[in-house]
Formats: sequence, C-alpha cells, structure tokens
Amino acid sequence: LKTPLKQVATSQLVLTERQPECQPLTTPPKPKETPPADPWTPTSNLKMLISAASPEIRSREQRRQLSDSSSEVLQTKHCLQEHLLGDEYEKSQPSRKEKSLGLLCHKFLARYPDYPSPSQKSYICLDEVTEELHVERRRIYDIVNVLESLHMVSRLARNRYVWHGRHNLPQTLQALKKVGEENKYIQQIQMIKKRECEHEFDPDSERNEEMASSFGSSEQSEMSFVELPGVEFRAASANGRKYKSLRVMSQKFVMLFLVSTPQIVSLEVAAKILIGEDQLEDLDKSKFKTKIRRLYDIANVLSSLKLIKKVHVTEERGRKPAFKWTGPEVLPNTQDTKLEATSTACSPTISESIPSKEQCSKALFPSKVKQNFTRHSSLIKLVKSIENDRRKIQSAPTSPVKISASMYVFLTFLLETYFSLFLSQMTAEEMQVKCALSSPEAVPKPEPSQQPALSQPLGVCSASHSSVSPVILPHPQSGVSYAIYLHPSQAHTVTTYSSGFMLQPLPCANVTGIKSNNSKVLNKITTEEGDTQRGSDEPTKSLATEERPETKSETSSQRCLKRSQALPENNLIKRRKSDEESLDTSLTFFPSGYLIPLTHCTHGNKAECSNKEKAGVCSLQHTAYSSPITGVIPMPASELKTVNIPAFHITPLNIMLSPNSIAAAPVLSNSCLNSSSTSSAPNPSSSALNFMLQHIGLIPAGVQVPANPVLQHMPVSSQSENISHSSGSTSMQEGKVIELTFYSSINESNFLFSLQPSAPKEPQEPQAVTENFFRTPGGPNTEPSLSANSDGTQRTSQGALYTPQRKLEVSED
DNA sequence: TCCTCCCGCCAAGCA
DNA sequence: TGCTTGGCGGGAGGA
Repeated sequence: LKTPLKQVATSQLVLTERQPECQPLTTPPKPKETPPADPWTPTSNLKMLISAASPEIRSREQRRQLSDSSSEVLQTKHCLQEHLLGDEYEKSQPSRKEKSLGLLCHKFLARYPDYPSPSQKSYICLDEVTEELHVERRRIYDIVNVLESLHMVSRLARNRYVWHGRHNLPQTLQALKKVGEENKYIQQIQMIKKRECEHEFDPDSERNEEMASSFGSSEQSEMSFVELPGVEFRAASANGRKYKSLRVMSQKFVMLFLVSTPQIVSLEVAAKILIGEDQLEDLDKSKFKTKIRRLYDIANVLSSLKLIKKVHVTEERGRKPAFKWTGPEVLPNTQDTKLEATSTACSPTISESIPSKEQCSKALFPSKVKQNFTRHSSLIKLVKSIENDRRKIQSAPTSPVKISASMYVFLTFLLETYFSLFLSQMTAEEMQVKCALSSPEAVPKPEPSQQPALSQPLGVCSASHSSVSPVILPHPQSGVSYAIYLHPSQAHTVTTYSSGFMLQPLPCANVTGIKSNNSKVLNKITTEEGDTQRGSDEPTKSLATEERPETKSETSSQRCLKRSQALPENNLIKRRKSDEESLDTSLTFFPSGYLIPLTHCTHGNKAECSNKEKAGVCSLQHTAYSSPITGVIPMPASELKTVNIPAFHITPLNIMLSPNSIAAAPVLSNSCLNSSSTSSAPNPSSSALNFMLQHIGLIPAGVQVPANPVLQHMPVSSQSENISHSSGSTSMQEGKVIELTFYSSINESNFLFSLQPSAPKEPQEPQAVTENFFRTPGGPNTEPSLSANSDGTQRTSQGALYTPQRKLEVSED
C-alpha cells in the first residue's frame, strides 16, 4: 500500500525503461479516458498481454472493475498495471512487510482515538474499513478479534463494532492477570522449561506424552473468554468455535505475560500451553505450527498496540523468538471493588443466565472440570430473554434507590445518634477488650490452605452479608460523607457513576525488578529493534500515569469533586450508559450493606506520607486521599493532629443503593468521643434501632443490628484470596486513638472493618491492628489474605506470619 | 534453512 | 440462501 506518489515514481522509472517513448512524469491516462478496447492500440495490446500473463492481475482487474472506488491509489495501480508486464507489476506491489498485519493494525488503530469520548461512540463498519484500508475482510477480523479480547472493541452486530479504545484496558489486564494466576500459568511455564531442559539430556524420552498428560491433569483446562461488565461479548458464532478463537488465544497469551517474571514469553512456550489446555492430542507438529502462526497474528496486533515487543531469547539450545511485555504494568489485584465485576466467564454452558457476580467468580475461579457442552440455540434465546427481563427489572426506577440528600441527613441523624450514644458509654478499655478484630477468638484465622477464612459473619451482618466493600459517598449538604458497605448480592442494583466516591485500595508494591526463577534460562535477551522502551527491570510507569493520563494534572479527589458537582442526581439512570463507558478504571459494582458517615477532614500530614513513601508503602498522590478512617469519626479538621492515610485513593463513582441492602450503620461522632471515657449515657436500644432501620427499609425485616456494631467487625467472605490491608488511626484531643483496619479483597469485595480506641499516651497495644501494608510475603505479585492476630502480626492465607511494616498512626500528646 | 506470516479456502452459523 | 465470521494450513518472502 504505497502512497500514490511513490507508485507514480516507481511506475515512472519502469515506464522509462520499458517505454522510453512515454512522456516522463505524465499522468497516466484515466481508465475512462482510455478509448474503448481497441485491439489495435498499443495500450490495449499490452493490457491483454498482462492479463494473459498473470491470472492474479486478471482477477484483480475484474475486482477493480467491480469496485466503484475512484481513489488515486487504485487509479495509479490501474495505470501502472496497464503499462507493466506481470512480473514488473508484481514487483511494484507492496512488499510482504508492507502488507503485514502489524502495519495494517497500525493503520486501523490510527483511525480511532485511544481514549474516545464516551459521549461519542465510535462505530466500526467493517465494510468501510476494508475499503479504506484496501485490505481483505479476513485480515480485519484478525485485528478485531484481538482487540476484542482486550475489550478495546466489541461487536455490535453484523459488520458493526464499537470502538472503546483503551478505556477498558487496565481493567481487562487486571482481570486477565487474575485469571492467569488462577490458571497457574507460572507453574506451567516453569514445567515446560524444566522439561525442555530435561529433554536435552534425554531426547528419546516421550516427553510430549508426559507433557500432554500433565496438561490433561492440569487444574485448568477451560477455554473461556474473560469478559468485562458493560462490554458485552457478542461473537458471531456462539458455539464452541469461539472458544478456540483468536480472542481466547489472545487473552491467554496476554495472561502469560502478566503472570510471568520477567514478562517475556517465548512463542514456543506459549504455543505449548495453549495447545496443552486446548486438546491434549494436539501436541503434534502441525497443530503446533498452527498455534505458532496464530500467535504471530496475535503478537502483531499486540505489538501494534505497544503492549509487547519482539525479542529473542538465547538459550543453550539456540535463539528463540519471544515477546516482551511493554504494556502498562498490571499491579497486584488490590482493587477488589473493581475486580468484583470485571471478569466474567463466557462459558459454553448455560452460565450466562447466572448473574454477573457469579459469572465473575466463575471466570476468576474457573471450573476444574472442562466444560464442553454447547448450548442449544433455543436455550440461548430463553436465557437471553430471562437475562433481558432481569435487566429490565433491575434497571427499573423503583428497584435501585439512590440515596438522596434527605436520606443522607436522616441517616446522619439516625446513625450518629445511635452510635454516639453507644460510644459515649464505652470506655476505651471496654472498646479495646471488645474489639473484635484484635481478638484472636473473634477473628477466625484463615487456614493456610483456605481462601480467607474470615468468613464467619460476626455481629453486624446477617449470614447472607458475607462480604462487603466500602464506598465513600460525599454529602455536600452536611459536609459529611458516608462509607457504604454494600453487599455483593446487591451488586446488580448498584452501579458506579461519577458523582460519588469509591474507595480504591491502591497497590504500592513495586512489582518490577524481581529476579525471576527463570532468569537462569534467559541467558541473553536481545531486542530486534533496539530496546527503546523501558526494560523489564527499569522502573515502570504506573497504570495511573500510563493509562490514565488525566491523573497527571488532576488529583483524584479533585476529579471526584468535579464529577460529583457535575452530575445531577436525577440523571443517574439516563447517564448510566455513557458513564459506564467514561469510567476507565473505576467502573465497579458494589455490594451493598453499610452506611458510615464520614467527615471531610484533612488527611495526614506530609511528614507521615513521606514516611510512608520512605517505607516503600505508599507512593501515591496524597491529595487523592480522603481518609476513610477519619471519615468514620466525624470531627473538624482542626481537631486532628494526624490522620493516618490508608493506601486508598478515591475514585469517582455514583451509587444506587437498594433500600433493603443496608444492614447496619455504625457511626461515630466527635462529641461522643470527647466524652467517651466516663459517660453514663444509656445504651440505646438495639431493638429500637432495628425497628427504625427496618421501618425505613434499610435493613430487611429479619436482620438484627447488634447493639454495639462498632466493636464487631464485618464478616469477610471465605473466597477472598487477595486481601489488601489498610488501616489508619486518628488522634483526638483527648489522646484517644481510634484505629481502624480495613481489609478488602479483590475477588469478593470482602471488607473487614474494626474500630479500636486505645488509651491516651499509652504505648501501642500489641493487638492493635493499625498497619498499612501491601507488602506480601510471596512477592509483589501475590497478595495474601490477612488475618489479625493478637500480637499485632498478620497471617496470610498461605499461613505466613509477618509483622506489619510500620505503625502509621500518630497520637496527639 | 528457518522464521515469519500472508493468503484464501471453506465450514459454521447468523440474518 | 446469502452473507458474515473465523479456523486453518499451504506456501512464499525475508533473514
């Protein structure tokens, strides 16, 4: 696909050789101007010769005649063809490289913005693209399929796709990484490399069979497409074919990069893994070659996206082609609230009828058993119908109830009253004794082999409220924000928008520079085009900087504020669609459950933050923090000496909340804290509170809120594997320290909350769990679940015991 | 010679 | 039934 100018020049050169009588640099005659086929004219004679010499030219001539395209390129080609013999014409055609999929993908991507405006949907019409890029339809499918795997496009209908750009990319990559970790790709890669090494010394052994059997026994063998909510997957072929598709292969390929360190994957290893999990008997050479071909196709597109780069790995056995991940760093899955609904499996079974939450779980924890069932088409229709009905119901205006300003006020009054009364009679000692989190008896320790076993609902929640996530809602009227803990069962009624705030635990671990176990194998890595991009051990850009450029100029809190001010409350449903698209990384569904009013108070001083940074814990924009800790304890900023800042940032969102999803609302007020030590205020009746909450529909009839919710932490689901832990403490004038501990998990949005005041000027109690650490014993890519021990240490889900990094809380003297 | 991957056949399945 | 979609592998260009 040379430019017309270049082609003219080329043709001119050839023309002067072949037809010296031709006028140099003259515009070749247009086809229309050419006289009707006259067998005796030199031009038509030449034309006939060319046509006879090359059937391909003939067919192209026919195709071109059918086409009504009048572009200059075509004209030039036509004229060129007229004057050239077959060989010369073929030589003048674009070289193989110029027709490569990668270059084509570049052209394709150049048509659309990386971050399209959510208000303006970019549609992709395949016919237009094929015409404008002068390429066969088949090639566009290759590109689109890979882009679809990254949720950069999605299929709308026949011939029609929607361009999402890179908005979904961070979410997609994180979901893919999570699934890749679950699929234990690291182990598979290592196993393959190990067997390759063994094979060198034992070349006659039947390693392939062994490998096949090992893959057969592999826990994961399900080829499923990882979806994102809001990016519906509508493949043309809904049968099993799509599960072998380029899309799925592309996702698996990307997963390999995301889970491996260094992020270099050889084609051979990738092909083996893909074959291994596809079909065991496919380890023959032809299948292997086919997989390699497809991987090249995928790699070309991914390279165009600058997600990977070709390198060569030189081993003992020679130089092998490989690819290195150059895309955005995918940080550990600490953003549980995001991943809550980011990944759903498109399983070939009837799982699509399952609510998205469960689909998400299926994707993240794929079935151990391969599912090869194909749904009958009638069943698909039925499922779709049910799904549509369900969506209609859920999107009905009466179903999700947005918390109005008046509701805020009322809740503020109700909950603060209750909570302050409760607190006012509690001494610090009582609170400490009762603090569920610091009590080994109260907090079930997760077994090493388990997913977080913090699954026993304690106190506040009913058994059904097995996992909760915090959401911060601002209340502009009162200046008090609310942390809302939402139950996953309500996730479908809760949608994030841009006028609220969401707590997002930000990963702080530096995942780069980790020496891999595989590094021995990689003796030498050379790049083909020069390593102009960052190396694997070079400090990497964060997602925030690379994929969300807007954060550079604007803090998260500022964006939150802007969005919250910009979006009227009554436009939530209408704007749902567009906002879903506008949210890049913060698109999240939240479970519902709890309301905690939060004050807008200043967060930690810079010294503390810098300390955090020094400790390697936090490298985030401090201005982005809106402390959920201080929010739980409303107080003027002036009363705060220091406030711990957990590693959360605020991401804009809005929330619709089902009225029956709020189970409890522990509230602290400043006044109550001031008088907390000796107050003799009566204990508020829990039955009265329950009555009120039930009466206003905040809790279901059967749910009882305990009298002292603050001292009982919320239940945590057992399914959480990755838990980030954040905590903080606030120092009061009285010297009381309220310590909060947040546990949030990736997968199930588990959230553990506790509040613990400590006596003034006392040395930190060992059982106080106030640490903020994202450090994990298994390395930066693993995030253990945590349980609190009475000695202030945490135990991971793997059973590793380690001491928190540092105390973040600062008490007032 | 091997790597790389274009090209197009043809089957599945949708409209 | 025509058209879209996409799996697949032959085979050729390029290193």
